[in-house]
Amino acid sequence: MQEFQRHLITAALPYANGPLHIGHLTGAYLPADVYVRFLRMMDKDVVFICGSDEHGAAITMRAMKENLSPQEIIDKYHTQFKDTFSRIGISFDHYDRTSSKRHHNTSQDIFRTLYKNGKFTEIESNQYYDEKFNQFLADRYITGTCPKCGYESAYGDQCEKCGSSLNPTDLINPKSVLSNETPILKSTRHWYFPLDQHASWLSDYIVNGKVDGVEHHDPGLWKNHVIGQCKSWIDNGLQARAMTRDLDWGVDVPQEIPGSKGKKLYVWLDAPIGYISATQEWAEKNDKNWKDYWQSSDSQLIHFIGKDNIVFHCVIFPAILKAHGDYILPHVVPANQFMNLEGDKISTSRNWAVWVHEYLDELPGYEDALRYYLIKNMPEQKDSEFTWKSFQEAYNNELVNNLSNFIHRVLVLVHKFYDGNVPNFDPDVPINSVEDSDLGGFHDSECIYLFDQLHVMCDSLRNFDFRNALKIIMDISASGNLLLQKNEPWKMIKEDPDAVEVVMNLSLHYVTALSVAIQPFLPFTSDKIRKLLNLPVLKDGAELVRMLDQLAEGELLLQPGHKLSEASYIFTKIEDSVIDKQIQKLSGSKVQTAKTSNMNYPVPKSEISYDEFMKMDIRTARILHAERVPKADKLLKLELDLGYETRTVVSGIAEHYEPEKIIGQEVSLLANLAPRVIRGVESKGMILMAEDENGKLSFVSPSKNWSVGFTIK
RNA sequence: CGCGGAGUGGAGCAGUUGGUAGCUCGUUGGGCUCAUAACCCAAAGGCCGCAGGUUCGAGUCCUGCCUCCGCCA
Repeated sequence: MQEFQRHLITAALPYANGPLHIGHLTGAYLPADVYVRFLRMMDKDVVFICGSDEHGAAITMRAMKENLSPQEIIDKYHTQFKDTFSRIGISFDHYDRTSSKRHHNTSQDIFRTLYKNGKFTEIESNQYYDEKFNQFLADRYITGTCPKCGYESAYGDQCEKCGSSLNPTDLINPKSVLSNETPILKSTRHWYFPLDQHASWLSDYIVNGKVDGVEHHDPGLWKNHVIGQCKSWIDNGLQARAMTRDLDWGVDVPQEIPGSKGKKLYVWLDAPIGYISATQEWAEKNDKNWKDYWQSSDSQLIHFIGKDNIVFHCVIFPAILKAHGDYILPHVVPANQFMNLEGDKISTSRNWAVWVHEYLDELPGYEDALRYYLIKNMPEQKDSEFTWKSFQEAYNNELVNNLSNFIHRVLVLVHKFYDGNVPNFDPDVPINSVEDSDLGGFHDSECIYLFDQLHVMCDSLRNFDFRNALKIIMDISASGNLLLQKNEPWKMIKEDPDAVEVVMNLSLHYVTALSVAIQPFLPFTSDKIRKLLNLPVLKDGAELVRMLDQLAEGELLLQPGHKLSEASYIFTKIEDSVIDKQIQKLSGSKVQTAKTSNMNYPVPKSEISYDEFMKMDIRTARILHAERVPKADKLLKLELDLGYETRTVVSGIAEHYEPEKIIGQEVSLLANLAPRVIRGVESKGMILMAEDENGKLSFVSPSKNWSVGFTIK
């Protein structure tokens, strides 16, 4: 197999219509991050790319639901994603977004090239159109009765009751989600990518790992379920797929192409191109050439994704890249399966998830605990399960009792025996080996054992077997405990101090090796151990490969006489109360979801911190003057008395209150909301209103004659 | 309906080309005391989804069925 000069690693672009949950992390971002950190520590040239996927019908739908603009939605989630990823230690070299100018240009360029080279076919077809909203309807925007099972709320693409896949035209009595009217069929032209013409080489690519008869990658490295799914797709006959849509939120089809007006690129086309545009952005900022990574045959391309994305990354996107002609193809797509939560599948809409940003807020300092559990339980070959109880057990037993405790006892003993200095030792003095072999039992042979373990870990990582690689780490820690147990330095210090020196020096080598080897998995922990050892923290350089060389050469990792820091714990246990609270929170969300489905309550918003709440400056105020805003049915322009100032606020309450009847009304005002010009009037703040299920509004105010300008909290 | 993946001791999982079922956690008994009741040793516990078949021999291959997950946005 060829040795690659560069590695381009991507993680699935998260879709900007909801927060990140543990399933996202364990499915794509953690494996990618571990792999990338590993490559960096093996001194490889690697770039780790990701970004927010910000186009498509689901975003506009979400925007409507939340009464925001699509831009506001994507800004909100893009910011949140970036922050969450950085807090949990996902080490992207560049995190971009598909709404960027560059991305629009790049995806248009690619579309243009494909178009010019005749890679598309133009096809006219009838699609449902909402006359009231003047737009074609995405499949998800159409509901109706399922022709197979009679379920009345089936979507245009699928019936969620019986699971059958549908075309929008299959639905009986179709309705537009937008207007609730019956849509009409209207003819529209789109550009299709004739996937069927690519079936033959795709099959060779997936099954044999060959492209144009030349070996491209080792199919043995691919997971069964990935190859299986692709194969079934190809074998069942590929269909031409529309690469454009009638939408108003997305990348425009290049306007010089006839008939492009109103057409957007299909999200699934523009999203993976996001990998390319993000790499370009990164390259420009870091003085690199992006083509080295995307268009050079000695570069390796790996996509980390969840199983829902397999076909797109392994079949459609490669076909598009190949049709374009300039790009390399993915060398491996280590897709993971799904993670369930407490027995049920994770669901954003049902709020059945552990949201990463909430976890970080509620369990600060436990970043690596989550990383550990999610890697340990990664759905590498089949679906896996997250339960809070087993999270607590795994963390307390394995990280606290085993790893943290091992490191602590080594440091305590070294402080006790040698005042915190790394002991020198006689290499010819034998000790009890951690292995059951007759060999070993000397310092250097024990280090070779360590080397062997790390070697297995590296092999596991290269095979995307992250669970096993992490287990090796824990095995090393357990061996460390065994080393102490078998040699009992606390006893032997009197009888055989020379042997104790060997044991303690060796134990410190275990700790040092762990500080390096654990870095890809638990970067925060690595830093902590390095500090305990009084060694510099790792910089994602070539530290692992250097250490392996040292061990192989029989060099010491720590110099005798080196002074260690004071012993302290790197982990503290998670108490039952913390876990119970999380479990309660989950069951609460289940109850709420059940209620909302019957009663039509607004969807519960995600939890916020006290600090976030305190950012809001809510004050009492009194309406001094009110008048209608011209040409606006809903708006009133209000003058408010805040005691220390008078300000103008525009409020959408004209359908509920007559202006002259609300003079003197006490209200609550969100006073530090960013000012906004509405119908030519600058509104500085927002009046708080209660709203019931029919959209009726009511003032929220303090008791009569309450003084104005004071805070509400 | 179709296709792909999965169904292994209480829980979570390994099981390469078919040859007496392994690991982690939990449970039980013992040891140790440097350490966050941590650490070490040992034991109990499985008709490997169900039913057939191929084979001297199948968790491992074939057929049928059942259940779970995903795909056709």
